[in-house]
Order: sequence, then structure tokens, then C-alpha cells
Amino acid sequence: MGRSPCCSHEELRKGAWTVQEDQKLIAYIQKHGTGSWRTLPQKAGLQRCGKSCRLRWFNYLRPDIKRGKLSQEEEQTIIKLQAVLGNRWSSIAKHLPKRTDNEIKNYWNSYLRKQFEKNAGDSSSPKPISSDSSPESKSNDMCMVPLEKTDCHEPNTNQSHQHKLSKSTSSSTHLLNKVASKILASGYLEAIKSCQPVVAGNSKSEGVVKSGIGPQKDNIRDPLVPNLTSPSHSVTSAKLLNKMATSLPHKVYGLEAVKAVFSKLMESSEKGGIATSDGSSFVGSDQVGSCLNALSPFEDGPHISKIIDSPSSPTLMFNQVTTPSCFSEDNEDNWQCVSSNYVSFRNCAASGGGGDCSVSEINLGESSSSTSCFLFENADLGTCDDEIRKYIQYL
DNA sequence: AACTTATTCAACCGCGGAGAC
DNA sequence: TGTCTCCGCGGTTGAATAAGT
Repeated sequence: MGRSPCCSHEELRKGAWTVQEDQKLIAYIQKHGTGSWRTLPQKAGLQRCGKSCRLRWFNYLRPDIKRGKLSQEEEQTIIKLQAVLGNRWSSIAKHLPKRTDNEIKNYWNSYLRKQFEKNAGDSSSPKPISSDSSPESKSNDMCMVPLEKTDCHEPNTNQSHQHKLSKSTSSSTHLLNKVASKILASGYLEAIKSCQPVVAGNSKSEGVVKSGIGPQKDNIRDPLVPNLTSPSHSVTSAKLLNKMATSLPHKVYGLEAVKAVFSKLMESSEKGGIATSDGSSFVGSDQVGSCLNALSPFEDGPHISKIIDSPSSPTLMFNQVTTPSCFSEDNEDNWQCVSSNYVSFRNCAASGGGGDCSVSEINLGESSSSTSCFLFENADLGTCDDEIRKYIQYL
């Protein structure tokens, strides 16, 4: 029944690692890669628990670890992300290339937290999220997207890459489906569908909620299901994905915020959007954009400026985008830099096996006041999760 | 120089989610 | 379906070092 025990607890060394132990571990991982931490110590000739080996490798021995004092930029990133994510050190670490969660955690506990305590009186400073889980933070977790490990944090071995891919595949698909099921269960799929007529600019949404939006509003009522009589209103999963992704970065505010966004989209659709030459339309960039920006947890982070709800390439437009580490040139597994500001997606369709999804391009903009453009085509929630994961992580 | 206190950071511990059986 | 293990995460500890007296 079940698996065999992780490691027998007899004769296992504890405490500080010796140089010899380090060398054994490095040599083994260089030859065989990471994975199967349970059996690794035995194979590597180490009298350590696999857990201890893993920790030693990820926090200390990996070749791609940056040591030394954190820069002011990194410090600001930590402060900002801690305010949004709380003590999710591994998630925060993913935004700081070559830094470990342990290092960030230590830095926070030994230095940054004290700074906060010192500046407690300064109301303009961001406030750290306490580690004790308030009911609010617990409920927010319901919609929290785990930011999984990126290539820039993993040793570059085929084995580990395959391992990671298979794991993240199931988890992100699971996650997205979970969110989708929540929306479905709440009847909000119909609300999403109601965005479809926006493209043609002929929607007639009925019973749209006109209430205020945003997390601070607790008077948001459920948007009523619009009158969808035509089967042509079928929503593509690409659209669904974009709608979900639009809401996910605002997950800290919970499902109510998602509902608010959708209801605002519906409200906007009533007004017809802004027609463009190719037959698509901006979905009320003013209303929706300001709505989404209001929900953004980032004071000066990416804000959504507009949505192009084109049938072939639904698009979210962002401004104030900073290029995240996972889009760096280091990650040539998935990204191909065409220029410093323009990135094309590569091998996207292949990753799903079915070739259903492709993110045709991502434009990271041209300047500091840049816009970023995501183009999803024929997305299938079940098959392109690695790309979705990156996309959501970026958000 | 000796002692005390503060700080840093590697490592341990326990928990929970996900998957294996 | 239930039990068990693996893995990853966040909280905490404690040894080593630095700074202060």
C-alpha cells in the first residue's frame, strides 16, 4: 500500500554540510540531474535525507544562484510582492532571478520587516501582509494562481525539465479548470458568452448589473444571464481563457471581483464598443480598462488599457509593463527573441500534443510606457497549460 | 582582550497538496 | 476510495559572525 518510506532515519547525518558532501551531491546531479530526491542520497553515496539534499542543492549549490547583497531594485520588488502575495516566498523568488526563496525570506525577516516596523507610521509605505492567516487571506487563496517554477529557476537538465513539465501540466490545467468550474457553477459562463456579441457590436445584454465595481464594493449583485438565443454565440476557449486571465491577476480580491469584471464587460457590450477597420472592436476600453485597473493589486505595475475582442485574436493590452525574468533570453526553450522588445512564441502548439493552442505573439512594447499584447488563437484549456502558466505568471 | 548582544543565513521541522498504490 | 509517501513550502532554530560595550 502506498509508496516505500522516503528515507530510513537511521544513521543520517544532520547539520552543516561538509565540502566532501557538497562535491558528491554536485557530481551526482551534474551527471544524472535532479529528481527522485528519495533515492538520490543512496545513489550519490550520501548519508543524508533526500529532503536535505534537495534543500542544499536549491538553496546553496545550484550554479545559477546569485549571492551577495540584494540590489535596491530587488528590495523594492520584494516589498511590492510581499504586499500583494504575503509570505509566499517561493512565488516572490520567481520574480527575482537567481535568488532563492530562503534567501528572500531571510532577508525579509532580518532586515525588511524591521524597516517596515520602523516606518510603521508612514502611511504611504506599503504594508506587509502578516503571516498569520486571516479569514480574508484564506478566502483569497481560493482564486490564487500558484506561480510555478520557471526555467530560470531550474537546473537546465532534460530530466528535470520533463519532470517539471509533466507536473506543471497537470497542476495548471487543474487550476484553470477549477476556476472555470467555479465560473460555470456560478452561471457566469453565460456572462462571458455575452461578450461575444461585442465583436459584432450588436449585443443586447439584458439585466446587466450597473452597480459599482472593485473589491471594495460589496453591493455587487450577480449579473443576470443575458438572452442568448443563438447558438452562434458559442464562446471559444481562447476567449474564455482571456476572460479568465483578465480576472486572475486580480485574484487577491476573490471571485466577486471576477464577477464584477464580467458584469462590466457586459455593461460595456451594451454600449457597443469601438469599431475598428478589421471588424473587431475595443470592448469599451475606458470602462473596462478603468475597471480592471481599479482591481489591479499593483500600484504601478501592469495595467490593462484595453481589450480587443477580435474573434481570431482576442487581445489584452497592458501598459507599464516590466519584462519579467521568465521572458528573458535565457529561456530559449520556449521563447525566441526577435528583437529586444518583441518576442514570438515558439513551439507552442507542439507542447500540448494536440496542437490546439497557439499564442501567436507577444509584444512587450517599445518603451517604458509600453504596451504589451497577447494574442491567443484556438486556445484549449486542457492542452497548452505551460504557456498559460507563463502567461498567468507574467500577469 | 573579553564578554555580551545583534545579525545573518544554512538547515531543520512540520504541514498540506498531489500522486502512487 | 482510502492510505501512504513524495515533494515543496513557510516557519523556525541555532551556529557562526559581527558589532557594541
